[in-house]
Amino acid sequence: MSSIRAQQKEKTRRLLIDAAFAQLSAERSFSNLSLREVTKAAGLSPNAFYRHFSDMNELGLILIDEAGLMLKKLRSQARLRIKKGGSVVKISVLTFMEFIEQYAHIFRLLLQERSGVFRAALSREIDSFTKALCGYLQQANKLNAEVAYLQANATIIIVFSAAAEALDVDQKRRHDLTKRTILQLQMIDKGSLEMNSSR
Amino acid sequence: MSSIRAQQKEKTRRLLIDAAFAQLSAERSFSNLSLREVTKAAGLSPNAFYRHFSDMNELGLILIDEAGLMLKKLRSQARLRIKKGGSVVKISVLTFMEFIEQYAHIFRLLLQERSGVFRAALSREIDSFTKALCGYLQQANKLNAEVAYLQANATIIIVFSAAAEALDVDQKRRHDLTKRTILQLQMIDKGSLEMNSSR
DNA sequence: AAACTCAGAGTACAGTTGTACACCTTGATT
DNA sequence: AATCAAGGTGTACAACTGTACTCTGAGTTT
Repeated sequence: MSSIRAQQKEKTRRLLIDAAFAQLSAERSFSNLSLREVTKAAGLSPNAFYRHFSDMNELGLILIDEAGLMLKKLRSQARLRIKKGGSVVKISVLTFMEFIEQYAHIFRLLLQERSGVFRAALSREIDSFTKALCGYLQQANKLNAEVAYLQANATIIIVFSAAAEALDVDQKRRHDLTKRTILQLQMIDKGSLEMNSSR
Repeated sequence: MSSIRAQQKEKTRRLLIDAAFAQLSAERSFSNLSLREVTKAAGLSPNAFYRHFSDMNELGLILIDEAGLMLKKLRSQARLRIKKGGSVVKISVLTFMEFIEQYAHIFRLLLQERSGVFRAALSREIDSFTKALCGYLQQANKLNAEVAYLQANATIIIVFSAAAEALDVDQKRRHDLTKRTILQLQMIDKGSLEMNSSR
């Protein structure tokens, strides 16, 4: 059962979370947001904040969770598209770039503030993406574990780096960036195959 | 001529710059430093700050300049070592890693705070490194311009990414990271050669 | 219907911030 | 030797911060 009260509470909780995300921009990362600004943007009194989070740190952790969830969705969506056939690299990069446009605030959170918990969170996400890709590469390309890991990690780093660059850039530039990234991943793929066969 | 006054002024100016750098840590990036904290760390009164910089923004720009200068030194030192022979990739990565240990604060400034001017500064540095490497690759490996650019850019991104990761990590982990990075660059190099020959 | 719970607002306060002003001290200039 | 210039300090203040306290209105439980 979900009482009217619980619904209301969830609603203003979302208001706060969304307000926090919305405040992120090219110039503004999470750590220079104040509790008061967030509540103001959400149209609430500063004290209302405490009914939902104990402090900004806790809100930060929740935003990180939310970001993690979205990235999971991103991955499953890419997997789905790949199953329908086509270049794995192209599909992955395109899916990633679409997500960046759609959920810019999530990437801002993870890519713009690289200290404390946010840095750790990004590191975890990169690890997670790396492991998934690593497994795939071992299976699909018959790579040995070490080479697969090297390729997977380099690939993910290039992609996240492109993501950071794509955040505040016009469409043309973003398109070029996408093309470049695809070529770079293909380059790494070639190198990986060769390195694998010479072992 | 350098009067006693000018010397003194330069001395406390350095005091402020060094204090600012010193405050940077894994948890603390430039944008959450306050003017008062910096002057306090330098052992000065808050107002003394204004005799040297108009505000924290200006100090930030000066730190960025300083960082740029150090990276120039890093590059020329790498070039010097490379002339003495040996694997270009290994020498470059090792030189980079040594610099990170020695001038951690510079990398913190550029790699930890990725919004506003700092983001732009990092982007400039990556561009600059990319161009230099790109030129070298065209000449040394007879690559065509586009392939050289792709390789150079991917290489620099991997290296800077490793730098960010190396910042707060124990020696063993850093050693592993160095090894991994070298292998990844070699992988990219193989891929680049192949991509180049198939055009 | 009465009693209770609790999300939110209003007021209040102490700590920190950037910065303006008046001052002092000391090196530089005349 | 007298005057000036300028780097540094102390005081002061308004703006903003997080957060404690009290109160209220409306949903919930009895």
